[in-house]
Formats: sequence, structure tokens, C-alpha cells
Amino acid sequence: MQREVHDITTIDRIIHEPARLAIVSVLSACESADFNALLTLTGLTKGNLSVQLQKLEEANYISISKSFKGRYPHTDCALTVTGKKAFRLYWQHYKALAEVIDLE
Amino acid sequence: MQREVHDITTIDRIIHEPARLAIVSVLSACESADFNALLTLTGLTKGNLSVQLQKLEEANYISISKSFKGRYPHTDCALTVTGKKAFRLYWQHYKALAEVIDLE
DNA sequence: GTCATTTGGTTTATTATATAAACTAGTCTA
DNA sequence: TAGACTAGTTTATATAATAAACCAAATGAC
Repeated sequence: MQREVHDITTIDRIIHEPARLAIVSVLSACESADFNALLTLTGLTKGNLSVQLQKLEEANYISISKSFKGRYPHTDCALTVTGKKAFRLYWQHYKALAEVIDLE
Repeated sequence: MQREVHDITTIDRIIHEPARLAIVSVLSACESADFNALLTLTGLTKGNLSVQLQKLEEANYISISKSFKGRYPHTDCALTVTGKKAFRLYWQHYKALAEVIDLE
């Protein structure tokens, strides 16, 4: 138990934050999603979504591609390889923990 | 998927924060632990542990009882019924999520 | 045409948070 | 009685999350 509990504090906080976990979860399920899809699927506000996407991009967990769809700007997001790896690792980490704790 | 992903953002943040998750995990396993035990088991700094314990107490998730052991002050912590309930709920929430995401 | 509204966002300001480092108060040791 | 140790708390700083305000362009109603 010792080791595992101690490890909780080393969890990937970029992903752990609920807003970002929601975003990354969606992206892991659909390979690519635009701003509006993420907005409705995650239930975040626009401002928060915008900030969190930037943070995920900074961490190189997602790529953001901006273009125009008709005359409107259009933002598309997808997990990068790094992001997919990090997400997989995060869940491994968390599931391992869940098992340990369930034993008690 | 929609509903579940949206739900991520409603997770219990008192428990979700890694430092506190570590504390609560330890307490769920041993019914009661003192400051030093928590210190080594969680790997937190004293300051951080102190603050997080106060926060958990404010939330009524743990009870803190202060006494003297010999001449030294001694702080003992234990989950309250509310805390146990919250912790159980937290994991239910998280496991449900894990299942949904694993399907993708 | 022009005024209000909507789209698709970003920026800013406020509040909360986590954390280390410094501090308190007292005890033990030599 | 000086120094080191115990058992914490408080404070200061840096990072965060969030809502609300803002912006530019497009569309719709009249």
C-alpha cells in the first residue's frame, strides 16, 4: 500500500484536472472534435474550454488546427501521440490505485 | 458517453485533489492514523499535510483529535461516516467513468 | 441598408489552490 | 544552557480554474 498511496501525488495533473480529463476523454473516443462538439460534450463554458485547450496544446497532448468552414472560423482538436500515451498511462496509474484501495 | 463525460466535471474535488486522495486512501485502510504516519505514507510535506487535513476536517470528511502522547502533542485523524460515504461515491463515480472510456 | 443577434471563439479579472519555507512552541540531550 | 529534535501551524508565493466581458465577423429581421 505504502508505495501506491505515495504515488497518487505524482499523478499527471494536466490530465487529472476534471475539465481536461473530460476533454481528453472525448478526444480519446473520437480522434478529432471541434470546439462546439467539445463544448456540448464536456459541458464546459467557452472561456474555460478555450483555456484548457491551450493548456493541453502547450503540454503537447493535443494539436489544434484552425481553419475556416465556410466563412466561420473553425477549431479542430485531436490527441497527439504524446497525449494518447499520457492518457493511457494516467488510467493505468489510476486503475492500479483503485485495486489497491479496494482491497482494504 | 455524453452524459458520463459531462459528469467528470462534477466529481468531488475535495477528494479528487491528489494530496487529499492520498490521505483519504490511507485513512480508509486503517481507520485512524496520526500526523507522522500520514506524513510518511503520503509523502507530503508537513505544511501541505497540515493544510489538507484542515480542509478535510472543514468538509467534515475526517475528524481530528488532538491530545498529548507523553509530553508531545499528538494529532490523530480518522474518516467520518460522511467521509467514508464520499470516498465510496468518488470511486464509484470514477470506476463508472473508466468503464465508459475503456470501451472506446 | 442598418440594427440586433448569433457564431466562434479569446482575454481579463477574480477567486481558489497547492506548496515550500519560515515560524512557533515545547522537549530532549549532553 | 546551547543545540538539535518533535510536532506541528502560518505565511507567502506561484499556479489554477472559472465566469464574465469582450471581439470580429456573419447572419437575420425589418
